[in-house]
Amino acid sequence: MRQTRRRAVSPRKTPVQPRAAQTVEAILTAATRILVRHGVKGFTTNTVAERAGVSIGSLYQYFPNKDAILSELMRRHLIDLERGINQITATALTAPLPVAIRALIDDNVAAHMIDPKLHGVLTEQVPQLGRFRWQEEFAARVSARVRGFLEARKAELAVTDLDLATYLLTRTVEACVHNGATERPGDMTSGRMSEELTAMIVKYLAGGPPPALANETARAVFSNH
Amino acid sequence: MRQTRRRAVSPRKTPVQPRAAQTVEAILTAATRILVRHGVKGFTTNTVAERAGVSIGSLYQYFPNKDAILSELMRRHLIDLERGINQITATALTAPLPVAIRALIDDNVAAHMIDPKLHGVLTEQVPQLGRFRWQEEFAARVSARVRGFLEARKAELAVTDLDLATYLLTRTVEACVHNGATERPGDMTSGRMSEELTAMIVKYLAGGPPPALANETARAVFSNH
Amino acid sequence: MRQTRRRAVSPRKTPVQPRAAQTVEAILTAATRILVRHGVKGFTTNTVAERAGVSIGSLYQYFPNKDAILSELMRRHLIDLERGINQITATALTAPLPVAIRALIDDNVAAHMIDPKLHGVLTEQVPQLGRFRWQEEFAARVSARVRGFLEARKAELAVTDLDLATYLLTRTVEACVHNGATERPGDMTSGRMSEELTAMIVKYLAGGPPPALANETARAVFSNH
Amino acid sequence: MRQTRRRAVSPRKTPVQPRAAQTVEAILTAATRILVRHGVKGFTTNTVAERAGVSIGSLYQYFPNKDAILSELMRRHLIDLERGINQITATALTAPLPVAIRALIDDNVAAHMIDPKLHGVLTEQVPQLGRFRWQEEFAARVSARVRGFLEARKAELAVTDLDLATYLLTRTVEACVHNGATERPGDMTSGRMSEELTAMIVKYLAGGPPPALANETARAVFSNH
DNA sequence: AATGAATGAGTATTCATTCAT
DNA sequence: CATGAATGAATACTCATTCAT
Repeated sequence: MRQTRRRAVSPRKTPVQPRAAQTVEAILTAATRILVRHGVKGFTTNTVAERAGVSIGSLYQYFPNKDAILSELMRRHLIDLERGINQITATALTAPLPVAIRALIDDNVAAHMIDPKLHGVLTEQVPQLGRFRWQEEFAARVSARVRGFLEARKAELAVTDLDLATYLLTRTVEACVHNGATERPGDMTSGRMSEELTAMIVKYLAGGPPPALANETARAVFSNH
Repeated sequence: MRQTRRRAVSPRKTPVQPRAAQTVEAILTAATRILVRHGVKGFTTNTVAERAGVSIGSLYQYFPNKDAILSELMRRHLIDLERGINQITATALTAPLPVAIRALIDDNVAAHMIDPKLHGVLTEQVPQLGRFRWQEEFAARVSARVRGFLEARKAELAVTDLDLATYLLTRTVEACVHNGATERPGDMTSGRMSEELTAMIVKYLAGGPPPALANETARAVFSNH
Repeated sequence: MRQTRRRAVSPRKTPVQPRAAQTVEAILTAATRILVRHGVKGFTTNTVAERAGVSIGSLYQYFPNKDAILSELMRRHLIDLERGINQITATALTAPLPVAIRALIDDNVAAHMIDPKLHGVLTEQVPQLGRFRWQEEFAARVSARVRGFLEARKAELAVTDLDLATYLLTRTVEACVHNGATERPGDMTSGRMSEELTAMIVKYLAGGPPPALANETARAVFSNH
Repeated sequence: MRQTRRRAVSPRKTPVQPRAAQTVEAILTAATRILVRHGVKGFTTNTVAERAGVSIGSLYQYFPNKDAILSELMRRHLIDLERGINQITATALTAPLPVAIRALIDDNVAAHMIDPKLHGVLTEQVPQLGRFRWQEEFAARVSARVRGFLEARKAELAVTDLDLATYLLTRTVEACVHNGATERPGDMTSGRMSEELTAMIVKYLAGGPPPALANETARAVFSNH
């Protein structure tokens, strides 16, 4: 069967021998290269095995199926991302808000500039629908971290709904930085992107009351839907 | 000829008889349903034809290949999106900034709530198959529209780099609204999402100077990379 | 990738295990049988695989596409043909001209009588699918061989234009023998075909001056076009 | 069914009205163009109909199936060829042998130079296996004609087996002229091909006794098979 | 453990032919 | 008679996965 309804995505066997670890590494390296160069379309188990210099049989010794390779790649990628966030939210508890936010964004920018292509493929092409639990768990943990940070600085903030603020903050930074990596590389490397994003976030979180806005008015003026 | 030259995505033949138009519509409807229910992975020409109650031959009479169906779906979807934006940026020239921004966001929210799943599949899964020119052109036109709007209101704005502001604005709104449609449906329907997003954007655009922030300090405090 | 670049016809993978070699042989044998019995029209990859008792996947493991099977069949066939010609043109350098020519023709006759149907299908039906380089190279090498032979015996020949003579010789023998295999099997096996063809060729090459012929007269007498 | 076991190849209906005749002509013209430009592979009923500016339904009104179009094309082509041969064999009864032979060959050359591509496609690609009866009948009639001519001139000939001589003559001329049309166009237009072919044929038919040749010797000297 | 040969359901696409309008 | 929409069997080829060696 080409498609199995339920499939394991965790590595089939944890390599204990060094040779086995090398094989796994070779497979993941090959997988990354293929993903970056040819996208998910060129990502086939046979191709990965061949490029890894490993037989297809060996590949299946360590990965129960194709998705497991992607899952592992994603897992490692997210770990890298998370490390920075954890470190910063811990350290930033005492830093001035703008500094803390800027640090968070800079970290995200830095992470995206390491291998923008891999990140792009992984987030745009891989999660076809069968999202891996790594992603959801990662998102949940990051949200919790950021929310915790905001909570700790609650006194300084103008926003009231911390949940929603966390959501806006994480989504906004991720979207702008992620897309900016390929669409505005200049602003990314120059720091302009970070600067502007920081400004927006900080104003939102700590700025004074928003200019009065007539919600009802808006609905009345425009009647598109 | 077995092999192929350039891949056309424009419809192969324009239906003249009403029966033919029905067939095309049936195909697109079936395509939408399958896309929404099973994602791109379940989207096969044979399945689409079957669900449309049409022979596979008929499908290929109107669409030169599989991608052409996706392309047409995308085209129609983007046309819907763009209509709202154009209308609002035209009308909003005289409205107070918060009202205008809120209208823009509300329109986006409304568009995303029509068929969030279709929108999701179309933007997340389809692009990997090779972006269609519709998308790029659409993005360019939307950016131009929004930028034009900002320019017209320049006097009221605190931001200086209109290009970057446009980028942040469009990306932020799209990301939050798009993801929010499935991740925070409550805040989407209640208007909280619009309200909060509007606050963030308006503060960013029109708010006072950002709280002083020591870029250099940030780099010194955190040393993740 | 769905689309294609250059169509390879060389075997995709060289079998190393004996089992694999058997598979390749089985495929080629089945291909030959189908070609002989049903012509190119009945020659489909699935049919070949089935008759070979091999899965369609295995077929594609060793042949990148359908044409590659035909190409390999052709290659082997031409190798057989060429072997005889090379041997004879080498040996025949000292034999009397009629003997040498007769040998060349007899060899061709023998080659065509092995599997006349396969030869027929291969030369009549296969080329239309796009000639393989084997064929052109083969024809060029054979021409060179024959021309070299004629050159070596130039003193005995009455013809002056060796190029044209080579052309007439090879085409004539090939045409008569090839068609004769199916249209005049009696004359082929009895040796009458060889005898007569030899007579014609030898008279042409070594015979005295051609009976005077009035080219202009011919044109004047007949006015068909 | 794509392939019908038994199929009629004669036109379904003889057009009596001028409009119908125009349609048939348009179809055949389009068929010829497509055949010449794209070979049998590009020759599809839909394409022919489209290029003929006729609906596919109309095409099937006059031709019961695809092969019927090819058959009709072939029939017309052979009629052209035969006309020349008949005329010459009739006139040539009294002309000197070399002149008669030369006329025959020149006629063949002329016929091949009219539309070498069409002739090539028709004879190489079309008769895939399902040969049309036109061809066999044509070949039989031409053979009879040529044989009759030889018989009438029997007194002048050195050959005894007129059947075999006819066979060699027709096959040789056809092969050399047909292939020469594309492979040696220079010799074809200059008349060199005709001249040389005539020399070969005339020597064969009317030349003195062939140089003694030891059939047995040849077999002894070369032992390829 | 490792290898790589074998598998076969699945997928996109073509094209001769029919038939309702 | 003409049209062209509809049909669907057929076909080349892919790729995740298994399993004998």
